[in-house]
Amino acid sequence: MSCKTTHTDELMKTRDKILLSSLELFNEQGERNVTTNHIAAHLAISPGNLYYHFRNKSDIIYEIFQEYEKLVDFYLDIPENRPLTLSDMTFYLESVFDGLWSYRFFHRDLEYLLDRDQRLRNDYREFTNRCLAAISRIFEKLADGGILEPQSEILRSAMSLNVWLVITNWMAFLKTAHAAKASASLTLLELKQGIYQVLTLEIPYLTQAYREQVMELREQYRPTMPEQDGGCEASAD
Amino acid sequence: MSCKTTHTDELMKTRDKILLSSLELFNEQGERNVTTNHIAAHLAISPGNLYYHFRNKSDIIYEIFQEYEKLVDFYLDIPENRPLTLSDMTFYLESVFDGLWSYRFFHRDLEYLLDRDQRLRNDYREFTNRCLAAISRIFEKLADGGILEPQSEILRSAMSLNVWLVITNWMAFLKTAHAAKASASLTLLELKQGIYQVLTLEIPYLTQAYREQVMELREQYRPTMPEQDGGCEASAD
DNA sequence: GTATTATTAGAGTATATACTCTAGGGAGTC
DNA sequence: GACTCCCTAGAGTATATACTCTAATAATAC
Repeated sequence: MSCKTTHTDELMKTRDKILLSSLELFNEQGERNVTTNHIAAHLAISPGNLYYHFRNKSDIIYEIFQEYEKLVDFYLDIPENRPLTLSDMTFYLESVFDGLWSYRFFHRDLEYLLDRDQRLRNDYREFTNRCLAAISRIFEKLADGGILEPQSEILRSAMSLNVWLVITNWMAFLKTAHAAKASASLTLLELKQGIYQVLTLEIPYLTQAYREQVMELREQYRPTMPEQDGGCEASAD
Repeated sequence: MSCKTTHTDELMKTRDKILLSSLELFNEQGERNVTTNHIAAHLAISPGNLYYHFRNKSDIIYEIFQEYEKLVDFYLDIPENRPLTLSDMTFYLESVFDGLWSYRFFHRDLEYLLDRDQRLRNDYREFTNRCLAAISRIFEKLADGGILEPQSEILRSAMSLNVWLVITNWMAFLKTAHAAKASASLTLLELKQGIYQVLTLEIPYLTQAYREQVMELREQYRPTMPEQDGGCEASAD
């Protein structure tokens, strides 16, 4: 849990090594480009060994998803008994993008994965609903905390959905629209510039009292120059 | 089975039939699930014939993308000499979602496709930039038309990006979070509920004069109950 | 007519992928 | 030693996929 190194450890059980390596390879190369044979080779174990621990590739993905789910659910546990502060909001934003980063392969091939695994489809649907509800509650509690103007439930609901869409699509945007090179070179720091975009959504609803503070916070996530990539470039419309 | 007549015509050239059938199959089943052999079989031609007309699968996809690009560029041609009206705005929104629908396979497997075809990656990057610029110009001209409050360029830019993220991710949201079934049953009508989400972004910036009108317009796109399998919807062109 | 070119069929291929099967090693227990 | 249980190796397989090759046919030019 606290071990943040993505390297597999000699002390780990093979089963856990498989999960860890799979996640690592999926994130780096995309699920589509990583076969079970690749995973086994990466760990220097035999395919037979891998299939001793997992019935198939879908099962590996499903378990990884469950970790992801657990992580985000943990982050998005909203306290019921008190309003939210600015640092709560920052925590939620940072955490969500951390989670997105750690399991970034997942949203990339989402539709295909859900088409192939009904369990995953159902679980993911409920996961999304929980996330949307959590975002909505966050808005509500931020209003309680005097940071946002109160909104009608229906507006909050539409807003939450927009926040979700921005969050879950931000990485794809970076990888497709930004770099001229392949998608490997993305960093967590760039990813977190998505927070700038999310806060942009909130601007009109900020209370006078907090507007300036939030705008300053937002500024910290402001995207730097788009093309740092030294490669071939011809921007400037 | 098919409500919209995407059927290939006997009079068409084989090359065009391949493009049309490919698009149809990609949209229905996803690019990943459609092989060149499938395409050939669907058209009742030989693989050799298909490869006589296209060097490889990437070339087919690239040409389809260019059609998509052309279509959207055509729709998003913003008049320079006059402010925009509400019906302009409606047209842009409807058109963009129409385009998204017609080439809906594209955004689904975007990252993989761009990883495999450098031309596509470059073209798509520029395409995105043109779209973002167009959205920004639309906001600007809507302000000229007294519909939106004027915004700073930097805010407009961030707003445009959010609009883009919502638009391009809306379909994935529907397909992954909505239906319990596989993703085939999506309709254009459901897709256009994304307009509701886009208009939600604009709410705070509407002028007093137009607020009510836009809110009414928005209401027309209000999502109905989540699970409504209305079969195939006729597209009101 | 003949020559040339454009198109097509269809069998075939190299490679990859997810997964299976069998044999056996190592550790503990009796 | 023998038995059991967990784990592992590694060869192997059925299927799929993108793509090729050759030869034949249709279209066009001369």
